[in-house]
Amino acid sequence: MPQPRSSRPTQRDIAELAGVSITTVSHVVNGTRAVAESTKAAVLRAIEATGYTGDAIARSLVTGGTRSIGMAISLVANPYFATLMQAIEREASEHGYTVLLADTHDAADTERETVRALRSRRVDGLLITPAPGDGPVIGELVSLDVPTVLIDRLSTRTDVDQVGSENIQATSALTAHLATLGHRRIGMISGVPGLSTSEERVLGYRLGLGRSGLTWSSELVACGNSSREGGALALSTLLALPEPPTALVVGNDSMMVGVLHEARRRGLRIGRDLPVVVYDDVEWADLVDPPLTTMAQPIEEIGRQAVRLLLARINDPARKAETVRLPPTLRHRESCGCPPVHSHQ
Amino acid sequence: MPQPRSSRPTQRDIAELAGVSITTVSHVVNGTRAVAESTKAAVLRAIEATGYTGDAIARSLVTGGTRSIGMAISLVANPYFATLMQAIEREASEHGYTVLLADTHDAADTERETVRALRSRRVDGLLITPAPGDGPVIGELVSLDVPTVLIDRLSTRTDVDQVGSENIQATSALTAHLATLGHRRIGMISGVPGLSTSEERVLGYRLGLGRSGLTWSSELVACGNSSREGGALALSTLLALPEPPTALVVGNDSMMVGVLHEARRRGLRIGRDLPVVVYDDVEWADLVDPPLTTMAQPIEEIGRQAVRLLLARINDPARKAETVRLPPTLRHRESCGCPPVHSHQ
DNA sequence: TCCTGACACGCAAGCGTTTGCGCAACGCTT
DNA sequence: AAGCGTTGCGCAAACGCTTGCGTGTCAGGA
Repeated sequence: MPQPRSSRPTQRDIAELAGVSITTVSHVVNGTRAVAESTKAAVLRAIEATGYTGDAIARSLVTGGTRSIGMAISLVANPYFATLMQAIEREASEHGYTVLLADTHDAADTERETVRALRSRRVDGLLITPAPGDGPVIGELVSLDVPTVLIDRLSTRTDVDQVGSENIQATSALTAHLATLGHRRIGMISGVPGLSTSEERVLGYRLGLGRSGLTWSSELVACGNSSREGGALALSTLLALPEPPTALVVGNDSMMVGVLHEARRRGLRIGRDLPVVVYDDVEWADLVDPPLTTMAQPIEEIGRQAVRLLLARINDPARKAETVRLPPTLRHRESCGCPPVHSHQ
Repeated sequence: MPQPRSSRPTQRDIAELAGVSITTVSHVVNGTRAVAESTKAAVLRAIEATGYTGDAIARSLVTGGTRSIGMAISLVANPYFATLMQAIEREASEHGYTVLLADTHDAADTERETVRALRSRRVDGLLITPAPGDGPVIGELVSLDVPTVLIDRLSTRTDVDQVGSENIQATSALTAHLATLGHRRIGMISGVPGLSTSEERVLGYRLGLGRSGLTWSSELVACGNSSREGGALALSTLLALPEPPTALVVGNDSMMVGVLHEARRRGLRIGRDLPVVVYDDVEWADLVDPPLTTMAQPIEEIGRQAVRLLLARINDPARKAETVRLPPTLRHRESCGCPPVHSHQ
């Protein structure tokens, strides 16, 4: 007689079937105490027969933990999001954790809600890319002792774990590269204001200028708002200058797409007419003409480290906060104006 | 005196603070029955004061539902994954659902585990991109009455909800387009065998050939395994033919990347020397030279529909299964060998 | 004055687990 | 024959919530 399969088997069902108490069932499932071989076998048989899976919800209620982590991330804003996510999921699941996904839309109030929702689901910890001007939310998380790690957009506080890539030195290197090529007027297209990444990259740009003996001029940095459209607009702005830049540092890949479009529309040849380097590598960087010189973030590593940090904190809440800065790597191709290098494929 | 904030406030805390029973707290939180204005106000004040969020876990235990759906998806295999995911998350959260993410790695046994894990977390429903040769898993889900919708890779069964894009007619159109350009030997690079999408696209290719009065020849389709490397290899295979194809249909975007690389390596000019069309559009399709003629899947719409179907089934398990096929749209650019069209930007 | 309905609320029984105690049975040692 | 450490297991109390019943109060109709 087929069970009224409408509802899943519970420990009690297994217990009855195996002729033991639910206590015993629990213990064989979790291996929490010695159980006679014969009994264990009977229980396992019953489990097999019914397809019993256990109930994570009920277990969580009593243990307190959920073995799940929440990802409050800005899906829109993160171009390399898929890769990041994949790395995070992999690392988490390898440690037996499930990932709850929620989009912050990069807005402070959605972020609030999102975090609330995740917390009410009792996630053991939170991974989050702080929205611009978020401040209070992460402050609250910290003071509530919610295990949290910030990704990508790092904050200046030192009481929270965070991992992101190094922006200043990297952008400086990008800028300096253009300078060594002889450029004196190097422009920059910067990202959404208020984001630490945007600001650090501008800082890096200025640093690179300084190191190359060039002076900074505010008119040479145009904000592209981290978007395609913004990038295109910013390029126009820069080009409209009485004395336009002769080379460009672009703050992220989305803006680069805009730059590429706008350049084509104007018949401007990247690399020849206008050397460009960009922070962020993309899959197609070497497929366009000319191939793009980029700064590639170690995305996978960022994801992995974020999860590691989070799990470490979950297991030891007293642990002191850590900030991890991973260095991106320069992918030297041709959009900077350098001649083709030999591809090592 | 600060609470021992170690553990979150519960309904009981609120009840005490507001001087009511937990029953009342529950009812004001859920709006499940009339509560005097003054009482309600007191409760709300207490909630505000403590930062009470409710406990989804405990609630789930009693209600049975979790207001969450599981996404068992192949992160690696889905190139447009980020977009899909975003659409799904948005639609789900708009309906008050949270998304649990799990990677199937596109392997049948990981898929099994993944689904088990998700189910033990009591997700209300499952979104899944079936791994090649999965069969049994979705069979089990169906017979267990677990609300499920298949995405992208559709099965032939009619007792399960599914949504994906139309492959046959679309690929046929792509192929026919090359034929109208005068090509008689049109090759195809196909995806991982055993995937419905791969097979349908090959079918569409043959259909397009037939409709154009061309006959099919097995040597003209090379399997590129849906990967970059595979695509490059497949191109080599095809080119090594005694009588190589004069134009190419590529089965997905990853393989196209491989094709582009391999073509460049050989100094082959896509479009001029070898016209190519590809199923799947990519962000950079119009940034390469020549811009790619592609078939763009309505990814957002797929995600939305998938969630809608799933929620519909959750709310009415007796509902009869539905299969949704969304038509992709041709993005006619230049890699097919056609002259530049005027961009409408 | 008594009855009735509407309104406001509380009691307590679960939901499916985990886990601290406790008890029985068994073999050994003295 | 009594005492004792082991081994193997069950009882029952949580965990934080929802919800079917009840109970008490108060206003209005008879």
